[in-house]
Amino acid sequence: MSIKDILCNTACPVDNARVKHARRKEARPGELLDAALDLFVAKGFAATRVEEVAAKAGVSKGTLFLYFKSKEDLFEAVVRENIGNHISQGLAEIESFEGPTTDMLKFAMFAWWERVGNTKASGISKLVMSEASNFPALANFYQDTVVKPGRLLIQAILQRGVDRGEFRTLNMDYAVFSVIAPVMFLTMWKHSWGTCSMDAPLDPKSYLDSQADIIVNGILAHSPPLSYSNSHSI
Amino acid sequence: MSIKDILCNTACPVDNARVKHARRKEARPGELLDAALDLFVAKGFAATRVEEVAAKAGVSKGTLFLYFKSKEDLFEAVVRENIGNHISQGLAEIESFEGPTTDMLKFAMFAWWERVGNTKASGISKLVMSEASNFPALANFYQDTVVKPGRLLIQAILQRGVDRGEFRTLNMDYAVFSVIAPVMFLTMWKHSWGTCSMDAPLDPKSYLDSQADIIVNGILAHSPPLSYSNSHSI
DNA sequence: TACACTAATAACCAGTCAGTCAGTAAATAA
DNA sequence: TTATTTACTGACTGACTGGTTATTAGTGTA
Repeated sequence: MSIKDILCNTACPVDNARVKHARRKEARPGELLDAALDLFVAKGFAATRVEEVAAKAGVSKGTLFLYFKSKEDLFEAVVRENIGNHISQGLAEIESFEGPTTDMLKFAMFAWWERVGNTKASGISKLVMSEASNFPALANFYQDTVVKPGRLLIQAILQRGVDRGEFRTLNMDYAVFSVIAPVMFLTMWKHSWGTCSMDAPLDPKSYLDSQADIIVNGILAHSPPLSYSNSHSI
Repeated sequence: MSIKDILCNTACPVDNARVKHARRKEARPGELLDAALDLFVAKGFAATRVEEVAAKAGVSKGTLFLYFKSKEDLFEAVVRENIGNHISQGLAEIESFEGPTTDMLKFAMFAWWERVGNTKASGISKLVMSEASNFPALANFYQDTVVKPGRLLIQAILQRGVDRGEFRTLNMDYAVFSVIAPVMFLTMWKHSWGTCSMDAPLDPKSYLDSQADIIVNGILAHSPPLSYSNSHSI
C-alpha cells in the first residue's frame, strides 16, 4: 500500500474516486499549499516529505515540482500564503472602537485567539519560530510582515489608554510584549505540548482571561505601584 | 577540505595540533555533548549531522556511536545533561528568602536569566519546544522534569504573596503563566530572531524589568481592579 | 620486546529523499 | 479523425547520511 493509497482514502481533495491525470491547473497550487500547511505544522519542515504533500493533495511528486521549484520554495509559499491581514484588519477595528481601552485590549487578545490562535494559521507562527534560524530570509520577511506591525498594533492600543489617562505611563518599546508574550506563549504551548499527553491541559480561554486580567491591572492608572526595594535582585 | 578540517582548525577541543587516535575515554562523552548542544541549538535536530558533531568534538563519527547508541540517544542525552537542577536550587533559595514577595518574584525572574536564559542551556528549551511533537517521549520527560517543577516553584512564590496579604487572590493554575510566559517568550525570541538581523534588538534586562514591573503591579493587592464591562469581548 | 586489550578510525553499507525527465493522456484545434 | 499542446505521472538518480565493522594504534604489563 503506497503513501498515496493511505492518504487518498481519507483526505483526498478530489472526493473519493480520484481521477488520474485530471487536469486542474488552477486548483493545484492551493491544494498543495493546504496539504503542505497541515504537514509542515504537524511534523516540521525537515520531517515532512514532499511526496507526502503531493499525495495528500492528490497529485504525484512531479506535479508538485511543476508548481514549486523546490521544497524550500514550497515552505516559503506556505508561510506567505497563510499570513493573513489580521493585523491591518485589527488596526482598522481599533480606530472605530468606542469604550474603555481595557475592553479594547481584551477584545484584541480574544479576537486574536478566535481568528488566529485557534486556527491552522497559528501553526505558522510556531513553524517560523522553530525554523527561523535555518531560514534567515523567511525570518526577516516574517518580522517585517507580522511581528513589526503586530507590535505597532498593540502599541497603538496602549498609547490610547495612556493618552486617555486610563493607563499609567509605560515604556512602550517593552510594554507591548506584556500582550504579545502571553499570546505567543499560548501558540507555542499549544503546538508543542498540546499534542502530547498531559495531565493538566491548558484551557486557552481561562488562560487568556487570567493573563488579560493581570496585564490590565498591571498597567491601569488606579494607583501608583508600592515602592519596594530591589536589594535582592542580581 | 572536509568538515573535520574546517571545524578542527577553529574549534578543536584538543588545542591546535590534534593527536589522532588519542585515547581519552573519560573526556569524550562530555566533549561530544558540548559539541552536540551547540549544533542542535544552532541548527535543530534534523539539520545537524552526526558527523559534524563528531568533527566538532575532534573525533571520528564511529567514536560518537561508541558512546551514544543513536542520534536520538545523543539528543536525549544533551537534553538531560543540560537540564540543571536550577529549579530545586530555586526552591531551596526561596524557602530561606526574607523580604517582600515582590522582591522574591523579581529575584526569581532575574536569577533565571543569569543562570539559564543567558546561557547555552536556554537553547535546550527552544530546542525541545521546537521538536517536541516529533519526540513525544522527550516532551513528556521535559514536562515532568522542568515544566511541572517550574510551575510549582512559581506557584509557591505567588502563594507566599497571597498568604502574606501582599498579592490579591489569584487563580493559581493560570497565574503562574504570567511569570513563565514572558520568560519563555524571551527564550524563543532570543533563539529565533536573535540570530537574524534586526533593527530593534531586544534588551533582555529592560525587557524583564518591564515585564516584572507590570506583573507585580497586576497582582498586588494595592486596590481592587476597576470594574469594566466585557461587552466588547467576543 | 612481546603481547593483550581496547579506544579510535575510516572505509563501507543500506536506506532515504529531493529533484528530474521521458513518457502518458486529457483537452483543444484543425 | 488526426494533430498539437501541455498538465500530469512515476520510475529513476545521485547525493547524502545514520549506523556498522574491519583495521589501526595507544597503553599497560611482564
